[in-house]
Parts: sequence; C-alpha cells; structure tokens
Amino acid sequence: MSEQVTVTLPDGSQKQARKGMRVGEFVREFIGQGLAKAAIHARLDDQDVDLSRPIERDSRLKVYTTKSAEALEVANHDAAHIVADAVQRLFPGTQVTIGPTVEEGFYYDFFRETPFTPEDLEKIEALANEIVAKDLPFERREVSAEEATRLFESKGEKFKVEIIRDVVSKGAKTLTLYKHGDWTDFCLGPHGPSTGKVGVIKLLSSSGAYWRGDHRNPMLQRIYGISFFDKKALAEWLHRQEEAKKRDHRKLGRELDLFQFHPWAPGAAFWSAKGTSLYQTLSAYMRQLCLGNGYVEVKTPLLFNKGLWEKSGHWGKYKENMFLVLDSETGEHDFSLKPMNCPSHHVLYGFKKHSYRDLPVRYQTQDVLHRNEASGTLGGLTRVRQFAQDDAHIYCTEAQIPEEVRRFVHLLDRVYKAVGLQYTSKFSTRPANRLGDDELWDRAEASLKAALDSSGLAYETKPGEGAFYGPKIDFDVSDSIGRKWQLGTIQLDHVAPERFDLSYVGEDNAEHRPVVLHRAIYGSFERFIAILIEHFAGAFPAWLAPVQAVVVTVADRHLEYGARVREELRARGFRAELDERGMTLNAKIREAQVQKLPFTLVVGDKEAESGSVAPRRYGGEDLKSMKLEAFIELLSKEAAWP
RNA sequence: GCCGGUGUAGCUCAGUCGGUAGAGCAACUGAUUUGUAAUCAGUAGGUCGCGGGUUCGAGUCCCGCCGCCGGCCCCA
Repeated sequence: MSEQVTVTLPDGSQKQARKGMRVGEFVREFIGQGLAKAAIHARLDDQDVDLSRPIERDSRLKVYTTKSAEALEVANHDAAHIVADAVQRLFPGTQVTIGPTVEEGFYYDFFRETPFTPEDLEKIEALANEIVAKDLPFERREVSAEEATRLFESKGEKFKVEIIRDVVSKGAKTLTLYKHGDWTDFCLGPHGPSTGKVGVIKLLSSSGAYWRGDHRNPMLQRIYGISFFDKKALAEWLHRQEEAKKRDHRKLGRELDLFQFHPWAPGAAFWSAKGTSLYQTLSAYMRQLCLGNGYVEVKTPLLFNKGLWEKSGHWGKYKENMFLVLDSETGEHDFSLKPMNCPSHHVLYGFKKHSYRDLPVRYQTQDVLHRNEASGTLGGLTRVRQFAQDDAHIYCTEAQIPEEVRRFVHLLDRVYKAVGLQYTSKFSTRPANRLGDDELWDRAEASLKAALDSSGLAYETKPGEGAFYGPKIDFDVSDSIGRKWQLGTIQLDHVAPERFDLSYVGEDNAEHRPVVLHRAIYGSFERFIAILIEHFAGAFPAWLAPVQAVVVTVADRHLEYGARVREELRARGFRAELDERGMTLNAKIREAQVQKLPFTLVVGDKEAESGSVAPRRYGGEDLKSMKLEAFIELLSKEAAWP
C-alpha cells in the first residue's frame, strides 16, 4: 500500500490520493473525465503547475480549464513555444531568446540578421497551427545548471546560455526544460498538457526589439501573436479589434474635424475650431474646479535660461529631452523651452516670504510644455512633443499633507466620475535609488498612506516604485471598452524645496522648509482628450460637445426661422449651428448623426409658426416638437458642468 | 534614435508587365423644397510625400530623406 496524501479542493472537500500521483490523473480519477479533458494547468498550494506534476504532499489544488483567463495565458505561453519551434524549423540558425505572454497574447524574440516579412509570418503561422494539430505533449524535465548550459551551448543558443547564467547567479539550483516534439526550451512553466489544447494561433505583427530593452544591445526580431482555445473566440477578438479601431482618436479626430497633424510640426497638433472648443471646455472646467478648491492660477515663462535647469537638476539628466534654443547674442544653446512647470513654480514661490498662515499655497498652471520625445515614439495625441498639463504644485507643511491628498483625491474622483471613467489607484513607495534619509521617507509614506486609507479608496501598493524625490499615488482609468490608461498622479517631493531653498516663517518666527506636492488629474490635455474621444467613441455629452445642437430645416423657407433659433441658442451661451446646405432633410439629419451631435433640431412650418423645435437626440430618439424655451431648459440641464 | 510596414484628390481607396492617373464620398454650380440616417445632373480638383538615380519613357524599379502606423518594461 502506497502512502496517501490529502488533496483539498477549492470547495473545501478533501480527497485521499496516492502520493506521487500526477495532477492530471488525480483530476480524472477523483473529479471527472469532463474536467480532466478541459484542464490546462493547476495551482498546487501557491504554485502554478503542469497537470503532469506529481502530488508529493498534502496540498490544496485548483484546476484551471479552458474557460479561465489563467489557462488562456498558459496556452498563449504554449503558443509562444510552438511559434519558436516553427521559426527554428523554417529559418535554421535563428536563435531563441525569450517568449513571454502579455496582456493580450504573447511574443517571442529571435536573434537573426534579416527581419521577418509578412509572408514569413504567414508561413510561420501555418506551421505553428500544424504543430497544434499534431497534439504533441509538453514534457517537463528538471536538470542541473550544467546540463542546461551544455544543451544550449551545443545548439549555439547564446542568449539562452546567458539567461541560464543569470538565473543561476540569482540562486536557482534546478532548472526546468519544456519539450514538445523534438523542440526544447528553457522555461519556468507551467504549460498545458499538449500542443493540441492551444486551439488556434494567430500571428499579429513583427517588429524590432532590443535585447533586454536596451538600445546598446543587439536588435532582436519580435513576433507578436495571440492564441485562443477555439476559432470562435479568435473571431470575437478580431471583431473587438475592429470595433476599437473605429474609436481610434486619430480616425475620429479627422472625421469629427477636431485636430490634425502636419509633417512640419511632428508631435504637435493643429486644433480646429471644434477641437479647440473641446480643449477650452476641459480647460475652463478644470480651472473652475481648482479655483473653487483653493488654488490660485499662475503663469510662468515658457523659455528659460539653463540656470533654472541647472538648479533643478534637469540640465544633467533631462537635457536631451529638452528643446534647446540658440541665444544669438552668445551663440550658445543656453535657453530651453520648459518641459515641465515645477521649477518655475518654485521660483515663483521663492519670490516672496511666506508665512505659515499662507500655507498651503496651491499654484495651478495650464502652460504649454515641450518635450523632445524620440521621433519613433510619437503617435496621435497620446505621445506628443507639445502639450499642456493640468498642472499644480502645492506648498505645505508635512502636517498638511494628509488633508491635501484627501482634497486632491476628492477632486479627482469628481472629474473622473464626470466623464464616466472608472479608476484604480497605486501607492508607490521608496525606490532603491533615492534622496533623503529613511526617517524622512517613513514620514512621507505614512502621511500619503494615511490620506489614502481615510479616503476609503482601494489601492495597490507598489514597493520601490516611487520617484527618487518622494512617494506617489497614481491613478489608472478604464475607458468604456476596458482599456487602461495611467492619468492622475500626486507625488510628494522633499528634494525640490531643498534645491530651491524654499521656506516659510513658522509660528515660532523661525524659517521652515515646506514640502511640495506635484499633482495632475487630466495628466495632459492632449492625452486626456484622446482618451475621452475613444471612451465616448466621439459622441460627447452635451457639456463637452463642440456643437451641442444643429438646426436643420425641412425646406429653404424655414432658414430664416432656423437662423433665429440658432441665434437665440447662441445668445443663451450654447454652441449651436444651422445647416444651410441645400440638401434633403434626411441627408442633413444623417450628417448630424454621423457627426455625433447631441441634438438635431428639426424646424418646419409647424415649428416656425409656434416658436418650437423638434429635437432629435444622437442615436435617433425623437423628442417631438416643443417650445424653444422648453428645449433651452432641457439643454441647460444636460449641458451643465458636472 | 533603432527595426519593420506604409505614403496616389479634402476623405476612403483602385491603378496589371514600366507606356503619360481613376472611382465613391466631400466641395462647387444648377435643378429639386422634401417631416427624422445619403435627391438628381453637371463642374472643378493631382509636382502620385520630398530629392536623386536607372530608362526612350517611372505612381510603378533602385538609393537617400521626411511623415505616419506597429513595436523597442514585461526578463527561463
């Protein structure tokens, strides 16, 4: 009689199994055929394992089937191996490096001279799916570092050997190899039971990527792909991709006539009248919220002598990201467009002596900033060279930090709710590389944490991810189709006040050092607008819409009345247009819908006689004829700032 | 910056083997005056991203540059 172990399942039930029994066998024997068939991998206590892993002691067991996101991730990792196998068969001499999964799918980086062409990808995808069809089992094997090194050295896999050396230097004793067919990779696992379970592999793109992300290292050829357990899931994913494409802010920006780019100003947008309206609405809204929350608005220069950047420390580290300007008197590039507002705010603060009674001092600014981003990183409105932040710096005492953070979170919550963005927060603590002693960091982290805890906000702690000058809280939003974006931030800075020798006079009549809080809610207007365009798919709520209502006439004889309606709306402060083109009513309504305007006001004989409009909402809801005053009341409510 | 892809009318796109550039929509003109998602007809619109080269001849082939798109942290 062999030894028994107790296996505890997620529902709390316990089974007695033979010691050394494989997870897969256990599932088949104790749970059922169906689950055994659908199983991809399992979690044994706190470790993700293959189904072939023997159960050696009393454990908790959770099985992941093709229905779970965890299993899909494992299958995508299987797919990465399969693709690498296919690549090495089709292109002998290609070296493998790493092939992890990403949020959506996986990639594998290869080292070879020539990049993959789109035709190569087709061939690789076809062969990869053949390997899937062969349903080859994945086999796990534990080996010594020496054996693994010998294996990959014999194959000429220099990158794998380097990875093995690294892993060993970090203390790993036994290494694991995963094999399917006759292809072996050095891999932590887990993997699914066989290639057949992967389902279907789709290759998406290829691109260059530096070994370990460092441009001094060799360039690798990366292949991105994604796998699904069945073709239907792939089709659905492809469909979702198409839908996301329709929301692309670059496409909608052109179609809705919001902004454009020109080769003469890479990374800097031309805002049309409509785009400018959107920009200005967001700007005015934020300005008003801040002014209502004790901020004062200030403006500082756009162009600075390098002295400021030497003082702030940016001249050394950040110089290559700044646009330097030639001073024709000295012939030197001693001036720079500001890439951020903070240093100039510090200068402004330092202009006068502050009393403790003045604190907190809250400066807000929406000045234009320039950052010389590498040309290859530019894209749409989300990565630009010229932009404006809803920037503010709060100068306060350490004791005031929790209250300031609490107020900020409150403000941010209001703004994100106003546009319907869900958000989560992250608290980042002291990094390895930092300025300031531990006692200072202890206090700084404690005050941010206290503020977060009292706000009732759920947050994730990111140890070591704070800025070198202080801990921070970041806010990630999810848009209407679930994409995540990092937007708001509040960062504590106890270095800048030192550098700029900032002070206030305390109750004790002595000089004290304030702390600085850097904070933003939109992040940058440009990026925030991009996110809103995609979030609303271009159909903005009335308070944001560049055109809130367009008047369309049934016939030309109503144009005069239509113009009166437009003028009345404008006189009441609304953004209204009249479509005077000689098109049919249907054509003008269609145009207004395509432009996603909140209200289309139809006017004909009936309306002209009774002083009415017949509003139609975006989407088609017909509100029937109503007095113009009644519509103005409706619009006043819907267009009110939230 | 680096790797790959890409660039034809305002927009979306076609253009075969290298033989002198085309459609739909938009714009403009005219006719029509329509009650909730495209009325009809006509007109105009192009240094085929820019610059070189090959050729009798280049949107098409070659080279360089620029812009745009996808990537360049996810460490077996």
